[in-house]
Amino acid sequence: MPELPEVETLRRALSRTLVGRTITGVEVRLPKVFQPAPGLGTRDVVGARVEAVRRRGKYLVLELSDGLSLVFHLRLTGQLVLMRDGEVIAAGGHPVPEFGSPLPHKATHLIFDLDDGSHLYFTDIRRFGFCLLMPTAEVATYLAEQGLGPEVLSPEFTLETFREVLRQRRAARLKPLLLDQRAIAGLGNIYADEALWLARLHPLRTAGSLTPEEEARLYQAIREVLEHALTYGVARVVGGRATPRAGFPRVHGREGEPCPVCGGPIERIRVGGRSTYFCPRCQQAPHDCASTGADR
DNA sequence: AACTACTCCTGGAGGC
DNA sequence: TGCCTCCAGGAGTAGT
Repeated sequence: MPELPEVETLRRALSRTLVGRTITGVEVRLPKVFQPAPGLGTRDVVGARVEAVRRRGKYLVLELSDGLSLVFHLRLTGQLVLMRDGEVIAAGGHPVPEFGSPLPHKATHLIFDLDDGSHLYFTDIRRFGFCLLMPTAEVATYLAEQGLGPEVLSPEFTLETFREVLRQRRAARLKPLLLDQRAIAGLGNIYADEALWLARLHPLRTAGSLTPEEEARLYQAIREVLEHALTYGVARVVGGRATPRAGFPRVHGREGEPCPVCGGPIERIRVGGRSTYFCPRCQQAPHDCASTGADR
């Protein structure tokens, strides 16, 4: 569930702690996780210095000296932890295994040794995440090939940009649309639900059904939930169950609990194969929506 | 174009 | 206890 706020929080932490460090060793414990471009391998990483940590959507890029970059995607359960002498220096991503617990874990697939004696551990219980090694010059092309939509928290993501996305995908239901990284880059299941709740829009509404006022509300809500998570801490959701901190998340992972606004029970439905949490009172169902218990 | 189903994987929860 | 099924959900792909 690392989504934009989780990856961005991690990026900021690693920018402070990892930049300037030189990699002195690499251990690949699960080969499929480490994918070097043709002609490249772990030997090319040893001796390289970390020069910058960047993010695009949910991708995290460690830019190294020698013109190389490591491109990470944490997918569902990936995490990166920088540790020295058993102490966490920076950590982010999926919170299992718990940050601060001894590493390597049995699901630690990649270990980078640094010149100050610290280690960067890539751990991923479900093994969906990966780390690519490629020339820095090719990173932009690679990311472009992924077809990522506008970066939500960048100046390019204006209300007009968002309206253009909605126009191009008029028939799409809001929930799958928000999850589609080609439409907008960065949202995942948790923050998509949060944004729809905040905008008071039912997840099954279609993009083309929104009034201009609703479009603006959704645009604001998307930005707000992400900025809130970056400011006050990311949501903690494990196995679909939320552990709210400071009342966040408000609806995701909280089936049957009261809506923070109206007090009615939060419902869970499946949309596009994914659990979707919403308040049927605050988020009115579309008229053509066969009952989810949300109308009437 | 948009939908569903399946795939990659493991671990935790609940039923019996 | 132990075996079974279901569920978690980012993203790619195939088929309708």
